[in-house]
Amino acid sequence: MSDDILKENEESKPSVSFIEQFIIEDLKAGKNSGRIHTRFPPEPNGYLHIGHAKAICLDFGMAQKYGGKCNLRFDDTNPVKEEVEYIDSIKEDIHWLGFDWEDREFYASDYFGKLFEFAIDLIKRGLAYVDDQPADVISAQKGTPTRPGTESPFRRRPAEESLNLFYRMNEGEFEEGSRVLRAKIDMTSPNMHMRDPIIYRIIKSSHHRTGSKWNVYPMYDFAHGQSDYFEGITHSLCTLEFEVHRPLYDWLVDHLKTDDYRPRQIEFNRLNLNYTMMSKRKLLELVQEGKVGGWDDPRMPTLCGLRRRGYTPESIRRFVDLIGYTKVEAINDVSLLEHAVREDLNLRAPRVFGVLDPLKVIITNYPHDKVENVEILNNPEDESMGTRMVPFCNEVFIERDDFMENPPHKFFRLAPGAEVRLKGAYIIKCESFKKNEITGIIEEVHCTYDPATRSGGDASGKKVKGTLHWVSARHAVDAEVRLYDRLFDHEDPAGQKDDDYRSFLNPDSLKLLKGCKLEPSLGSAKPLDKFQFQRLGYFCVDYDSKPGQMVFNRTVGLKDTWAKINK
RNA sequence: UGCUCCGUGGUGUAAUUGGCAACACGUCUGACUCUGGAUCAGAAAAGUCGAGGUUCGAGCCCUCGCGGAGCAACCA
Repeated sequence: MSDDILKENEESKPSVSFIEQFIIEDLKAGKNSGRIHTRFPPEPNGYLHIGHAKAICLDFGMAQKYGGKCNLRFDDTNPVKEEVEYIDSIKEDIHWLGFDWEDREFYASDYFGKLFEFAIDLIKRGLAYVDDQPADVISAQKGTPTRPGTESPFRRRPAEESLNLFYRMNEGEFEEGSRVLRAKIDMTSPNMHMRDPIIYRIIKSSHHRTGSKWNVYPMYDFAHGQSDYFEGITHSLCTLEFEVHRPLYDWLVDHLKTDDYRPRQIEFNRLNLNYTMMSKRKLLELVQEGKVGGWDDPRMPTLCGLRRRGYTPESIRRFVDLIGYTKVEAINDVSLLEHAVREDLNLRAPRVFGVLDPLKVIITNYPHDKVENVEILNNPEDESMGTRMVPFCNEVFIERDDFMENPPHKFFRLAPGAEVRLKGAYIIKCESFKKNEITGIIEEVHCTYDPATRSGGDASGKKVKGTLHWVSARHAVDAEVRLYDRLFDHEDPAGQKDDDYRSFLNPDSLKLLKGCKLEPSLGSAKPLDKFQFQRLGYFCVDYDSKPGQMVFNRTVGLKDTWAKINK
């Protein structure tokens, strides 16, 4: 750790999070030889969601910023809940977010041997004992947060006896639940976690990495701090709910360590988003019950879901950066997340024409057999993205709600007698329209165009208020478009009584649109390609898309002041 | 009636560690615009949960309240 990095970072940013301040202080004080080493420790029991992104950005981000390293460590101490399926997805999502653990992919299960030895050592030192009581008795003896616990009758069992039993537990001699290993700390501690916590339990299921080698498995508390210690972690960053575990973390590390080095646990606030549910268990239920299409359903807060929705890693990192790290239990506004994607995509997404709800416009004075290619800027924010040619002819589709038979005040779009510009082409005037007498649906709009108003060479001096996007009817590519809205219509779907989050599922969270008309250049777009459909929003190609059967997802709409005026 | 943590515009965060409460999102104006987008300019919005105390001076330190969260899994 060089002073340069410290100095440089101090000057570059006006304020840093309290965690970063701790890190800077530790580095300055030369703690742990002045190095920083973090870890990201997911349990492989589900897919990563945006809450994990917050942790990932901190763990990898701090290491990166201060010249340190960050390990990936799978916290796989409970074989009954964990599956290999999740490991690959977790790795993919971290890489996608833009971070890399290099060759430091570790597993808590790598340390089962060392952990077992440490447990034996504690037993020998009289700091751990085997308890033969069933779970409910142990639980009752723990007391409550307001009443101290009472000691187990097995607490004073000779170390030799505990040792013998612990070995036999691991050999598979005893049933699950019949015995546990407990640390001998303090049954009257005001901190429940210090009341002789269980550190090992018997589990006979096969483990995804160690198979049937072990019959006893360490609890989270008995694995985490020690794993940090084994890996040389200096800053062990985790969420607020582990705050009360810290004394136990420290107790275990203190009894394990043989030198000056020690990892430090620091807690920060978890990411909460309104209208969103972050619980892995409940997200799994949504998947299993078919309430969503899968873990990567574009309405899910999972990283794979957001990716499929069209979110960029940059936008997620930016969002995480905007919300910061504190100790306040904050509920963040989804609109900030949406702002972050818009901000990113605005600079990078090519503009294209797509008509979601087509209405045919016939330009009666335009030659029937003529086709012109008009040149259109791909991105006014970035001229280096160039231009493209878009075919124009006498029949085009416009958006159905861009025409009104009886327009209200301040409607700048097409209406009988009104003039608008077809972006990149000509100004047209609505002369008449065809309406189905029975259904009342407008079937066609008949317009005339003014040849003198061609974009780029308009010498007519005409000014119109409205500019519409359009697609040539003879060249359009057909597509399905999926419009997404928030999955829940309650601000805090998971925070209500019982598990009735299901009743807050938004029935309109997915709108399937078929027969949408897109400009021909979109026919060759690949999954995850991102575009701005001009005047509508940002869209990306879905995995379900095939040549000839394009499928697009709406990532997020554009800000729409007109919609707001009319709400 | 235990322990731990947290209370700053609607939301999320700042405040050079005791010195004029700032920024972003959102909201609302106006300008510009061949996207009712973007951009630009501006406005409204908290006097920092409350009451005391220390101090020339408190969002920051102290005391007592009030409110919220976490902790009683052989989960992580």
